[in-house]
Amino acid sequence: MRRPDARPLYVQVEAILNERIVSGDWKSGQALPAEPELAAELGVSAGTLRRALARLEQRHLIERRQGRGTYVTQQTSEQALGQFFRVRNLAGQPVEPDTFITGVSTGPANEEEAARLRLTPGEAVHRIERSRIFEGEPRIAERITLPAALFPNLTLPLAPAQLATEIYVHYRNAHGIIVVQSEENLSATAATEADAAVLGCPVGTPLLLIERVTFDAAGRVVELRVSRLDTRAHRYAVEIA
Amino acid sequence: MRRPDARPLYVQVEAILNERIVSGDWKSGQALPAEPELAAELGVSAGTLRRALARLEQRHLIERRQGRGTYVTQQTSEQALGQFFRVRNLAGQPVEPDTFITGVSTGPANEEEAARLRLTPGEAVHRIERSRIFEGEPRIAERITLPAALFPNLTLPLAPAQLATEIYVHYRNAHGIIVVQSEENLSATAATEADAAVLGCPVGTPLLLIERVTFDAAGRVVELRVSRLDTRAHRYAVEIA
DNA sequence: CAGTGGTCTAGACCACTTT
DNA sequence: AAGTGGTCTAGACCACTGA
Repeated sequence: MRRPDARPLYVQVEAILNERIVSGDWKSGQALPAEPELAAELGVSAGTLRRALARLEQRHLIERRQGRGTYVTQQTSEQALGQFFRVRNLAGQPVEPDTFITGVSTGPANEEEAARLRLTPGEAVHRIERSRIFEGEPRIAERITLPAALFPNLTLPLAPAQLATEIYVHYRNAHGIIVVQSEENLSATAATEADAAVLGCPVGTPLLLIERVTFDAAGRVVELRVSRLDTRAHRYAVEIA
Repeated sequence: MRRPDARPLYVQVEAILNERIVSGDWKSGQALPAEPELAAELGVSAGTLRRALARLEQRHLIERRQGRGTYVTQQTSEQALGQFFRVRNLAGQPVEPDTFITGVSTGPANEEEAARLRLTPGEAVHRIERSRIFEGEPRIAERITLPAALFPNLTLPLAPAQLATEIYVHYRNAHGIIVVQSEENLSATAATEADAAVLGCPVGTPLLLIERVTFDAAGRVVELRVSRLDTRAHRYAVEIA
């Protein structure tokens, strides 16, 4: 098994299991076969299988519990919130956002969008405009850009209610896209008139500008998100380990 | 060995090796004993030792190279730069900062500093004011606050030249403090007159405000750093995995 | 070539969960 | 009690480095 593929066996096994999850072979929340069974099926030792499973767990694709079993991670609101939503109030506590869709449209990608999403310019994208409310006050104005090819049935149903909660949960449930990683560029900017109208702040208020590109378990670029966060009463938390 | 300490053996071994590095038993850049020798000395199997070493490597406390050996990580400028310095230019490339010390003082910690550094209010701290220059332009104004108890010989030599480069390298070389983790709160703020003077920007320019608390390998709070980044030509990069 | 870390295996035993 | 994942061991073999 090792000759044609130079990668270590445990990496190959990880890739096989990753593929089974991504392809929907094993569904969200479903239990994987027990370790001895899986190891036998794949023709590797228990140790090698466990090493592959440990890597999948580190990427949050599976969850393992002693005595219970191994399960494909359910992309619940809480899980996505804890992993990707980093806004805290001034006491350092996570906040629970309410979300309102302010606009949805479809059109050709501009240069910036095409570059970030790795599309050819002009390819179709969906755009979602949202505002997010913390503790009664609108604090985030953002635009989400999605490759239309990955979200074929997004425009027609057009269900703002579904998009209002954590959108990564919707991606997973409705489109089978499992979000695992993001890259962000942060900067500061002054609120435009449009920002001021949405956020209820004076024009020129300093805002935290978050430009996020998100990847799924198959390595595809899934989303470009540009958020403007009013930091008068909130902070953006980052850990470096 | 397992009874009195409920943690797994490999965690206990990790703690022992961590302690040897922190205490200066093994110095920066020095090679650890070979695996079979270390395993025998500690009375554990090779597999358990390797698991502990893998965790130390993940925390960047050691570096392992096949055929060469295992070495205590040298906190070089490049290493600290890659791990903790996240400023990029608009092309996404890391920049190399020049640094100028604009002030050093010692005094009692105020409430904010004491809370962040886990000191009792009034305990002595050192304060360093710096500006950092990218591509000829001053882009960061920052104040660093250090517990004086951890940096006893900082004030008397007062060597701006040493503090001008990556300061984490200096911490390690001069004070034996190995930096491994940071927590940050990000927000946006308007440049004050003082900021404008240092950064050469108009008063009111939106700045990225970074409040960072840093921990060392022994789990101590080592530094509070408040940075103001002019993001007109630079970005702050964050990865979520 | 000797010495190092990296991979892979087989098996014993432990700890937890559920029935 | 049965079934699951978690720990620990011993040993064979591979891959890389430097003298």
